[in-house]
This record gives sequence, structure tokens and C-alpha cells, in this order.
Amino acid sequence: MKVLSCGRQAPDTQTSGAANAAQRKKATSHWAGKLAEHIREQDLNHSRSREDILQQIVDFDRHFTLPELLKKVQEKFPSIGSATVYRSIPLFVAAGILQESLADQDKLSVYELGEGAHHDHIVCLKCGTIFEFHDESIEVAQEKLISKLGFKAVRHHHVIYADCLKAR
Amino acid sequence: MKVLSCGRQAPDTQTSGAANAAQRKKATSHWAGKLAEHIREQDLNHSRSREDILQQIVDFDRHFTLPELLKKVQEKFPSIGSATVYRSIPLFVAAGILQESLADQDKLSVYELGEGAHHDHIVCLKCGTIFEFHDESIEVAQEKLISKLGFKAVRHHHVIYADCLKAR
DNA sequence: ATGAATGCAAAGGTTTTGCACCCCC
DNA sequence: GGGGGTGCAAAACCTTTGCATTCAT
Repeated sequence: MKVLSCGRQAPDTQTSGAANAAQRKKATSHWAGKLAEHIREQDLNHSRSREDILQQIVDFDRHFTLPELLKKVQEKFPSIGSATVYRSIPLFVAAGILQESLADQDKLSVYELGEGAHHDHIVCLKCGTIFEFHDESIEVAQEKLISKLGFKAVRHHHVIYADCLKAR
Repeated sequence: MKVLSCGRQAPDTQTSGAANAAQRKKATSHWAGKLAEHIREQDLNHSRSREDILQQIVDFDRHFTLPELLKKVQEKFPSIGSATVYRSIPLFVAAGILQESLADQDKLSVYELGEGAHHDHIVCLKCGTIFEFHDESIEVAQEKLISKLGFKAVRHHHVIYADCLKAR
């Protein structure tokens, strides 16, 4: 187990602490390289906007939402339209530069009737059925981890996307 | 471990299979009671709309999104406005009738730069910091569970909301 | 030149808000 | 009568789409 990183301080904390400017420049060129590679492989066209957007992404400490990115991009490059930003995301994901993180697939909250009894979910990718489960060994492993790291767990969401047997 | 339930068939499957009508009526009165209790405790006012909305919620097989609920409510009770439906949700949550399920707290997707290496997240409820972790024993327990249930896991999201030590 | 990429504006969908009216206590 | 609750409409957001134009190769 290891903690890989942490982020999302006050939005402006990391705006440009010249300290790690070099490091960020290096990161930028690494991801820019990945982008170029993907563009070459897929016979797409190089574009300046996508480089600019990528640069702003690197500027985040890993995690960001699309509205956050849109705002940041348009502050730096007012000429870039929102459509371009949104259209660049699936490209970056395909290029292995970005991964979706944290949230549900579709961005809509799903609610359920319930007493507060804890359980987690398995969502079948074939038929959309939602199964619920409660697994003590996972709960225990999680509690052990969290207390080792000095946290006090309050609640969690654990969703496993899977293919089920009766898959069509 | 046990599977508690499964749902979300084709949207109309469960419209009213007279079979379990009695059971549903019982469920309705149970939740209506919880609502009445909460309203009494909080010195709020009783209202018909909220009962009607709750009835439609009971009619779902546990899981639903807000747009799904809105649609269902307005089909049955065209006079109920969307504002009322949306405003009823936090009330039902406070009353212990509903719990948010599956999705992230705020409904916005969060993206991150990354190579695709798998990790999960701990979100500090005090300071908003996002920590990443990868815990093999949780992964193993999860894989064991999922294959026992006859699924093939494709990916998962596991987010733990917790209070961290440097909490203010 | 050809197809990809873009900006703009408009549309779509979800959720929130302002406000006058209504209802419960 | 007073404050909570409601419906309606408008606004606020976030995201997608259509289209004419620009850009890369």
C-alpha cells in the first residue's frame, strides 16, 4: 500500500510556485509526447489548442472537474471555446493521458430507499442491473488501511463495474 | 456476504404487478411514517405533495436518478412542479428515508492525469484533500467476492470519505 | 485540396432560485 | 396570521451539437 499523492488545496495555492516549475515543464513535455504519439498513430492532426489545454491540465495537481478545467483554460486562453475543451477530453482519455476518476459513469446521482444499512454495488455492464453486496472482509481491510493512514472513515462508495453471467 | 437485492430492469417491468401490491402498500406506510416522524420532530408542516412523491419513490425498485423520479412523479401527478420534487430530496435524506447511492458527492466527474495505474481515493471531509491509495488486500477480497458471485470485474470506483488528522 | 479541428451560438438536459400564492398549524 | 410549502417561470449550469470557417498535412 502506498499513498501516491495528494492534492486539491485552496484553488490558487499551486498557481506557480517557481520551485517546481522545472518539474512541471518536464511533466508537460512527457504528456505532450504521449499526445503527439497518439495523434500520429490515429492519423489525426496536430493542433495548438489541444496543447494549450493539456498544459492547463498538467497545471492541476492531478484531480479536476471539467468545469474547473474549462474555467482555467479560458482564463489563460480566452480564444479557446468550451466545445474544444470538452471535445479534447475523450481524446486525452484515448491517448492514455487522462482517466476518469472518482465519479460514476454517467454523472447523475443515483438514490435509493434505505435505512442507512451499509452496502456497496456491482453494476452489470451488459444489462445495467444493480446488485448490492456487503462483504465483511473488504470492510475490515478498508478499516485497517484507513486507520493505519491516520484517517477516521465516515462513509464510502465502492462500485464494481462487471460483466454478469446472464450477459446477452 | 449476501446479495441484498437487484433492480433496474427495463423501466416498465415493475409498473404494478398486483402480486406484491400489498407489500408495496406496507412499504409505503412504513416510509410515510418515517416522514411524518421527521416532520413532527423538525416542526415542519405536513404536505400532500411530499406524500405523493414518496409514494413514487417506493414504487421504484430501490435505485433511481432524479430525472427518473421527476418524470415518474409528473406522469402521476402533473400538478407537482419540478422544484418541489428536487426540494423534497434533501428532506427525505435528512429523514433517513433516502440515501445517496453510487455517485460522487457532487455530481461532477473528476478526472486525473494518469497512466491507467489503478488506485482508489480517500477524500478528506475537513479539508477536501484527495489522497490516493492502492491496497492489495482490498483488491484481493474484492476479486474473490466478485468471482464467487459469478461476475467478471472490469473496473471499480472505491472512494472513502474520511476525516484526516490535520483536520482543522 | 481534403479532412480534421475550431469557435460560436444555439440547444438540451438537469438543478436551482425568485416570487406570489396557498395551506397547515 | 405567520411561516412553511408550492407551482410557475426564469435563470443558472454543464455539456453537446450544428455549421461555417480555419488549419494541418
